[in-house]
Amino acid sequence: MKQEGRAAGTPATLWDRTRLLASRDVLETALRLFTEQGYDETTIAQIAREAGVSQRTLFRYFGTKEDLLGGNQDRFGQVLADAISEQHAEVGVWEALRAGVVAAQALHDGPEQALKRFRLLHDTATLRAGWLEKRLRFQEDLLPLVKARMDLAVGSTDPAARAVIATVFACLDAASMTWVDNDGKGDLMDLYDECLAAVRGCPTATSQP
Amino acid sequence: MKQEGRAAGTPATLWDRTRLLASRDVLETALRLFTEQGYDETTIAQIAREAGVSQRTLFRYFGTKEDLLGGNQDRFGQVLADAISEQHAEVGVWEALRAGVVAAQALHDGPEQALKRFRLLHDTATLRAGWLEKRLRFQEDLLPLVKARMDLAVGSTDPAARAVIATVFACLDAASMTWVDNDGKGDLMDLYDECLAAVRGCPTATSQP
DNA sequence: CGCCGAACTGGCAGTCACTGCCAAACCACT
DNA sequence: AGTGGTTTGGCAGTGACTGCCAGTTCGGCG
Repeated sequence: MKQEGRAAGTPATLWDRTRLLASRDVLETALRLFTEQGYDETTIAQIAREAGVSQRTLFRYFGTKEDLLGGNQDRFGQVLADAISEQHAEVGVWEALRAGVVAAQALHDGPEQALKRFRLLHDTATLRAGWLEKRLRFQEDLLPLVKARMDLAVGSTDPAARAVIATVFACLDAASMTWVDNDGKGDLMDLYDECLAAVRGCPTATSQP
Repeated sequence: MKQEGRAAGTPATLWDRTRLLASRDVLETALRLFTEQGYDETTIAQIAREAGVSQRTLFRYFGTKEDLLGGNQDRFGQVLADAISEQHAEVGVWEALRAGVVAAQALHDGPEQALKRFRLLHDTATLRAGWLEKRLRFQEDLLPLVKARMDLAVGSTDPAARAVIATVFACLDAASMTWVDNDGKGDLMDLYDECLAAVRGCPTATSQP
């Protein structure tokens, strides 16, 4: 009796449904404990206990303690890449990348959760490291896309494409740091634009001899 | 821990001399094993055994497995900051930062060792993460220095300073990646200049033949 | 020269994230 | 029910890292 007729998005079997439910529970418990007592001070054993699963199962759901933070971190890279490749060919690199950033930013449930997660990310050394590492992989994935848009051969050794991508992430970094420092005041993309202007734009604010 | 001021430069007590000798041994053994069999495949126990010290002592010398890679990684940040603050006030931010990068680059024993270390760094996920994390701390340390040079209040929430610093590191990153991909061919600073030019468009006085 | 206090070293046990293995529980389909 | 494939939980083990407690070594002092 597989009642498959329902909406395409719903999970197929009951098994997967419980699975999803349990994983959501774990995720919520983890985020709660992390914010309550800090990331490093929270052990896997505690999360497993409070979420009602065994440690072993928890590790089967999420391979890593870091993965307990944001389940959609991997989607970040995917959305980014998709949004960029959807841009028309005439659109410049910087604009295309900006569009990608906007799209990826829309993944957050809301500014509340985003700020909470950002703060955790910025305050915990190990989390920061993990995030940066993941980001580096996204950058590598973006490389062919950007190269194509810059009229560079894919096998080219030109560092320009890498530089552009890295700079975009750098500005996003600077923007989000400032955003967190300001307790989430203002729009993140405005800060991003400001950062990019400071780096490439007309030397108004930056004293350039 | 207590640095006696005896003869400036010469090793103070015999104790510290043996200490230095031993730590150099450990460092060499570690780098050798890392390059021979990979970072993750090398255990602390093995390094300690082959270097002739106990694990406990090894951890007292270097607090972390990562610290066994480049003993002078911490000096990187120091040298960078020093070189920047030594620049004349009229020197622009970008130039000052470039000078810092040049100074920091001189820390490497030679292009051979540098390439070896870079390759290890780029190929090992955990090392990459750690390095990025450390770099982020350097960036934070540089913030007041750069803000001052950009005529920004130290307490200002302007993201421009952060953006500039992050971009410099991003370009250094892109340059070193390309450098490694090219097996160390060419000059790293040339690549850096190329990266910065690609990002900022206007080639300022940074190109120095 | 011998001794004492201070710093260093080594070993042991323990914590924590994470993995492999195996038996028990589970759900789906017949 | 029964069977087969999947999932789960517990257990032991690995590897980085820390605290603790002796044992050793160095430096200076009488």
